[in-house]
Amino acid sequence: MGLSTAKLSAREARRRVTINDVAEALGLTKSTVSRAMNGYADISEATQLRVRRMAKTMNYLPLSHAQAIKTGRTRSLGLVLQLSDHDAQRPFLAEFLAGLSAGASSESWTLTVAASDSHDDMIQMFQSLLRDGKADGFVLPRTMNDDPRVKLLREAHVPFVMYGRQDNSEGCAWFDILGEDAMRDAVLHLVSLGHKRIGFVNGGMQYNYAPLRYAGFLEGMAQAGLTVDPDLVTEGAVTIEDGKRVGSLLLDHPVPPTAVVCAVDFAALGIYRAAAVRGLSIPRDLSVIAYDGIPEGVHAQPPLTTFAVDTRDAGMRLATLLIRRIRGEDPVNLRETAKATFVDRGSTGPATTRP
Amino acid sequence: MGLSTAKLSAREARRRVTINDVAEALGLTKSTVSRAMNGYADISEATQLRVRRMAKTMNYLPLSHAQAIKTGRTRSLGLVLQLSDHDAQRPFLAEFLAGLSAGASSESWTLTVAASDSHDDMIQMFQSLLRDGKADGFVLPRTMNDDPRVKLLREAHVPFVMYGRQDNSEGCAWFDILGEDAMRDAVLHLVSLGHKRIGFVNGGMQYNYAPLRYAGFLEGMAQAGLTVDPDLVTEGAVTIEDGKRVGSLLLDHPVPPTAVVCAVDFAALGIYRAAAVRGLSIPRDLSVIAYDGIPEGVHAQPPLTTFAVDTRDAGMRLATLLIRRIRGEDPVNLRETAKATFVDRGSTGPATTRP
DNA sequence: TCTGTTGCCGAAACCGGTTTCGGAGATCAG
DNA sequence: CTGATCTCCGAAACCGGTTTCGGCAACAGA
Repeated sequence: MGLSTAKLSAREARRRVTINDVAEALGLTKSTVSRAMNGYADISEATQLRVRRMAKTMNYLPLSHAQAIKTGRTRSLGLVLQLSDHDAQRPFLAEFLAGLSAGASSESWTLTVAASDSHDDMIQMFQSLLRDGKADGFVLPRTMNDDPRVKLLREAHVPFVMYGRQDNSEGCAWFDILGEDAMRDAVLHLVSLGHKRIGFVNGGMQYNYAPLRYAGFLEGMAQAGLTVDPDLVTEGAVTIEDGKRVGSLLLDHPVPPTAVVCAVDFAALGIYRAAAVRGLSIPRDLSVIAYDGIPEGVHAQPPLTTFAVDTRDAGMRLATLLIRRIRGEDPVNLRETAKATFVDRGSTGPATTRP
Repeated sequence: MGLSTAKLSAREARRRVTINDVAEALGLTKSTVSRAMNGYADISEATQLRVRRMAKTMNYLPLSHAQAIKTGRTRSLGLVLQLSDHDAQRPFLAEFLAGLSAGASSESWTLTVAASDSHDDMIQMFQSLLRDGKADGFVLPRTMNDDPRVKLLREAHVPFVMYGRQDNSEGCAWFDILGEDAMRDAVLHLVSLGHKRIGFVNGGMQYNYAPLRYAGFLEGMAQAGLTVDPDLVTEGAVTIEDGKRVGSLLLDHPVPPTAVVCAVDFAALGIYRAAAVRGLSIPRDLSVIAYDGIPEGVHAQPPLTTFAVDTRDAGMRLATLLIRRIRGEDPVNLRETAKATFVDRGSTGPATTRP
């Protein structure tokens, strides 16, 4: 008996502290402790403080899945990756996850990740995560116009936050980088170097960012008093191959551009190849400026001048916004933006005319 | 009252089906249903079948966090990323997550991801995930000799599975790629092209894979009857910069190698640079063969010959192994390996002697 | 002093499962 | 036919929280 008691107390010792332990230590009931922890108005300020302090000293943290059984929420953020999506997000994935994780864990939340390789699969993932209560809301990376995820979550009244913006903003919280400002500044930077004939290589028009970046390009051209040659505006380039293809089109134009603005770094690296094939040297014969800040840009020859995005910060802020959204805040108040950082690495130079 | 009833039934309709619903539909108690679902021996075969069929037709799935309150397990796998780790894993992160997610969801499990940027932070992450019951076990990518994660989880008796192998295998389940076979085959491939003077560029020796790959290199050399020149064996190269540095050492050797085997693709890309600086053409003046199968290898000039790892499959198998481990299987039976796939892209060629 | 609020907390039900315990009925040996 | 054993299931406690409801005490107003 002495043995079994010892064994029991040993187990007791390693047992995690529950709400009952806190209640007992304070001489209160667990219902009072619960309401105090959750800030109910019918618990006096003094008691709330006492409870919170005791909880802290006893190192008590309510078990999320024990709360979930009643509240339905497990303090976890959901992220569904889409593998069919182009590679552009992959270099940032680790940073993005780090940001999300940091933002979540700073509030004692966690991150549930799933991956899907088809559209139907994605819908399934959202639904099963919701069904099992594995996610209280979702982060939607790289949103699109008429995004099916937005449609789904809206109709199901599930909280979400977009990495992107759109006009149809009902119920939408978001964080986004002002890509339009970056594109405008890119143009102005080139103009300051004397360029007048500037091409634009956009990404996939189905994404929310593409029209915005195009608008920014147009704004820059307008501010500089330059006319936009439709021949020099292309779209749908998100990979190196894409970039090489559209780069060829631009460079083979009868009157080729002296500079190119790319909405996506990978496309710019494709432009590099198209230029190399034609014996054009960057930045001597062609200036290239892009957007994203992928690590490969550092290693390119010449290193790519670009507008870098702080993906980790984006993740952190998205996590914070989503938590607030889940807690019931109005999405209208949950919309933030930030600017990309200009990183001048040397792929732009003074305008010259080709022989 | 009619209204409230209607409202109620509307809510009832959208309410998720619980164990009570199943019990009621069968005229059993929920305890019987629970034990039937969990395969208890004191429930007759006939009843077990009846219950399982009814559960399936009613689309009933027990709420993981409701079970967790009693069992302590939430059917979720944990993954703690280490950002301080070198970049080599990043190109594969999406694939890896996809595999883990696929393996987990095929058994109705989920994946909880956290990120840490320091060692202490990592320990914290493990402990808070465990404390909150957000993970029943962990996948440990890129394990090291005397890995602090292994030590921690072993002592805490928490299930884990390693992506890697080690001698001190007590309590260790793992999946790993036979990097030693790849390195051996790499040597033999070069030998078949006439190479005799072959260098080796290893990764960080703190990782479990490094000694193994070195052993494979030695085995290949031995099989070919070649002697290993210690001058041509280097280590600690996991990035492009590392590769360039050690590549310089090798290529500046009085009697430089005609071929180099790299344990890591990134290092090989660094070798490319060191060779380019010296005006050496690959594969004419130098053959390079590596390991990993990173996407950048495809785009390199020339495309990199390598042993590609199916990272997605690795993730899937690790998830499956971990689930079995958590369910109580003996880790000794949970050790699998697979082979890397030789991808001949053209960075190796016949041996020539430099002028 | 009596009544009506108000502030504050305890008691108990509840959430959706799991697990222990005990007992009814069938089977079997004597 | 009786008693013991075995099968199989129901009843109820339990897990760690949340939430509803009611009541006691203090306080206000008269």
